[in-house]
Amino acid sequence: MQSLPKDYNFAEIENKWQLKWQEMSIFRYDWNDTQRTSFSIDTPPPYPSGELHMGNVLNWTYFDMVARYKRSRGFNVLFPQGWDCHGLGIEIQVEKTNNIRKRDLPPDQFRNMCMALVEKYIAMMKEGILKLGCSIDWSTEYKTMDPDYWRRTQLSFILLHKKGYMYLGTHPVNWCPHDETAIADAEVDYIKREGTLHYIRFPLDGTNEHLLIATSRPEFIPACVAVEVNPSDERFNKYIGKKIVVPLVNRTVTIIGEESVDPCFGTGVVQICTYGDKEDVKTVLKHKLPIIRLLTNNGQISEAGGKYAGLYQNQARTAIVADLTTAGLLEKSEKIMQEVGVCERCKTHVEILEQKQWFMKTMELTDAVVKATNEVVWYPDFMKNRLIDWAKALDWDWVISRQRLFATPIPVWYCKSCGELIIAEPDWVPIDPKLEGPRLKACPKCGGTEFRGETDVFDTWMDSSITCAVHAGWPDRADWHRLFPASMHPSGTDIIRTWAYYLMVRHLALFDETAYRSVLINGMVLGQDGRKMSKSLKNYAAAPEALGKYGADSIRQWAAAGGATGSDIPYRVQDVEYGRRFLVKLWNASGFASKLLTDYVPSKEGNIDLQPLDKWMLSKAENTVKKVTEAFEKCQFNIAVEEVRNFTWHVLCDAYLEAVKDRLYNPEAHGQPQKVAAQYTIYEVLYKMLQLLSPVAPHLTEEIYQTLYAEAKGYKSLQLAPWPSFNPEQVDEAAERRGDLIVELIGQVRREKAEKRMSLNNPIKLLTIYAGDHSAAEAITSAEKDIKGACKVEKLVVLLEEAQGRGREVVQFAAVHFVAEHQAVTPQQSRGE
RNA sequence: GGGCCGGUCGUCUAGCCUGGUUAGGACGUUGGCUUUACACGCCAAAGGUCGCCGGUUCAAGUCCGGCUCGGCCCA
Repeated sequence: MQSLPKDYNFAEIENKWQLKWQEMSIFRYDWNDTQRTSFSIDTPPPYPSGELHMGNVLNWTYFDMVARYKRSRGFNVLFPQGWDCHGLGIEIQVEKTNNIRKRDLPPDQFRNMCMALVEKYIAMMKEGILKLGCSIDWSTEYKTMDPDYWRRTQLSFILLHKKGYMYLGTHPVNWCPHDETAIADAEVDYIKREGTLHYIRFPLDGTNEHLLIATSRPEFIPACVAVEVNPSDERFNKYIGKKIVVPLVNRTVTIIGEESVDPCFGTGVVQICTYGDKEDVKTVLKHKLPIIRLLTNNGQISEAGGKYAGLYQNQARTAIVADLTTAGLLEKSEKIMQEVGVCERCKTHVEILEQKQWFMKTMELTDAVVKATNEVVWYPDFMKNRLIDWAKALDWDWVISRQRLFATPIPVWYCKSCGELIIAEPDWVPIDPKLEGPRLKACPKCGGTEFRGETDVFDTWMDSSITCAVHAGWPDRADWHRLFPASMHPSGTDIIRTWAYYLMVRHLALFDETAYRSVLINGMVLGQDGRKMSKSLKNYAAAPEALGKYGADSIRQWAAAGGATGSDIPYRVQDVEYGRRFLVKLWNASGFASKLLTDYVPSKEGNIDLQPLDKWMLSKAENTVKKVTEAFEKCQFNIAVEEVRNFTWHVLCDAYLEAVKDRLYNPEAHGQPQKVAAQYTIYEVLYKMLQLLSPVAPHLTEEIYQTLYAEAKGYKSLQLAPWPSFNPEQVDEAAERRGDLIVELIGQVRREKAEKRMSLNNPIKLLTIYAGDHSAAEAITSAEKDIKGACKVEKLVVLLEEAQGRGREVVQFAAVHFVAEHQAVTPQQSRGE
């Protein structure tokens, strides 16, 4: 057996194995292998936003631990990697860095600038993922901005259109006036801010009376189409059906009754505008009210606003409040706290505009989504509520069209003469309708030959919500169902409502099947101070820097053990340092083992004369295998890591290795077979620990495996070795009880020396043990040589009798006491001074 | 206003589903020790009325109800 170098050089080891694993191609999904069961991980393609951050590190460590664990459990694992390139984030950055507006230059040129930026970011993130040591099958790498990926997005749209799930409609949508595009509910954030509630007199038609309405958005008065009160509100319900005059524009509208009006808020009288908020949309639909389109796409007041046309909203608000004051119609204004919807990208107040857009009929799939979600296994379980609650709370179909540039084109055209809609056929894609016409001679309806290509593009989620199928090989492989539904979809607490939801709804619509069978949730990474990590809070940790400083195996331990799966975890350097210290400990223990096992020939247990402590060790190790395996099965990475670390450090190193050292150093006193038994035990137990730790710290465990075990075990990588299966026959409870006593006794004797400030190798002339009963005496006698060796005892006497107050107690085995007659030396002498 | 999650030594975290040992671990603190792997080590110590109140039970950190504080999500 080879021995390990003295120092642990993580940078060298990690780099070496990352390259060698790639050379060995051992992380490829094997399509030719029909023996092993497939396990597909639906790696969420990240949005390339710059360098890898600690949140990515947490996620990818989770994915990779699962991939490696499942592989060693005998699964044929698919661990793909793609990049979700499109989207507003990149467009905004390209505009900022080049100080341009996207509409100022040809779309293709702008697109190319976006692609260049994405490529740069991908390179940065990829470097980080490689350094983390992820066992990704890089032959699967894809980018959603590549036409070959558009093809899939476009095909999915065409198929869903054929199934009746896609439609072009004019509906109110969330609209960002800054980015001038429709956005989905999922892209709207809510923030608290102070607003002003204005109390305005609306004259009752044909009387001198008025009603006082309260509104925080007086600029919408020109779009007021009704006034509503709660029908059970005794103050106002007599007015229901009466007419009321909208001030400034002098339009007469009807007072309607509506139960959703809160009589306690404001004055209990509310104006309905098209559209002030989502509630207005419901009311308008229910009462079939007219629609006044007050805002333009960039947030100015339209022609419908009369004298206010052309003003931006805040200007219009000021003007209208001033005019109301002049007219004596503004009774008062007061500050209130309100929550408003803002665009998650640019934080602009989101408006509701009636727009012609493409939609997917997601609402009718809600029951199916909820049913499928309930059948999925969630880690942790309670997280499924987030998806179910979100799905049930949605009240609009999903707007899938966007008025952007850097995205997958919607493959449709409109006939210039009759307006007929032409949808691309499945074999036309990928296609960009802005650059190419439909592959038809003429319009099937009117025979026209001129077409207008759709300029709108798809929401980015249209790309990323088909990954379960795409990763599996759809639509190109006939056997893609080998990998579909995905075995596991990993998601974060922040993207359940988008990623997990859209995946489910798309795959259900396309294939009538669940998208995934399980979901693994990661929490957010917090700063050292427990607050959300951000550069502005100065609690930001750069992942590449941390990886360079501590190494992947240490960082991965933090990710695995920092907290329970699904919970937010703080990034704490102390945790990473502890991880690194553990690796050093394991390295030293392995180096120690390799030195003591140079003459060891791996052999079968049957030929080994196992001593009580060996049996104790083997049984404890077996129980550790059981616990760690169960933890990995439940994705409880923190428990798995803690179990292996504590066992390796304290049970294997502190207790067992210390106790059998003498046997290994002095076989003449113990016997050669006894030495071999200790060698066998160390060899087997250390190997098990390497395996149990390999999903978490793959590099170091591989290095030790290659040096100490590869030759005998025969696997070209530890990653290819089968996971240690728990063998109940290896568990020997009687041996554990006896071993516990022996270990505790040795510990107590050593502790006594420490307390007496004696050197540990200070000899004990006579150790008298009061065993108290037969079984304890038998246990102690059976390990007599190990005890003498570990405690430097010259003569050991085991008495059956009870101590009756004599000697020192062996804690946890209170009946057992001992008296040690130490050689009379001063501490100085014992140190050899 | 609704939903979900959490409140455990100075700090972070496990245990709670499936009630029952002295509530486990890490970091930090303090003291001791060079011990033929490791001072990035070893041995030990101090430090917790498990957010509050009530209930169930022989027994509650664990189950039930209420309250409170914090986080996230939604309206």
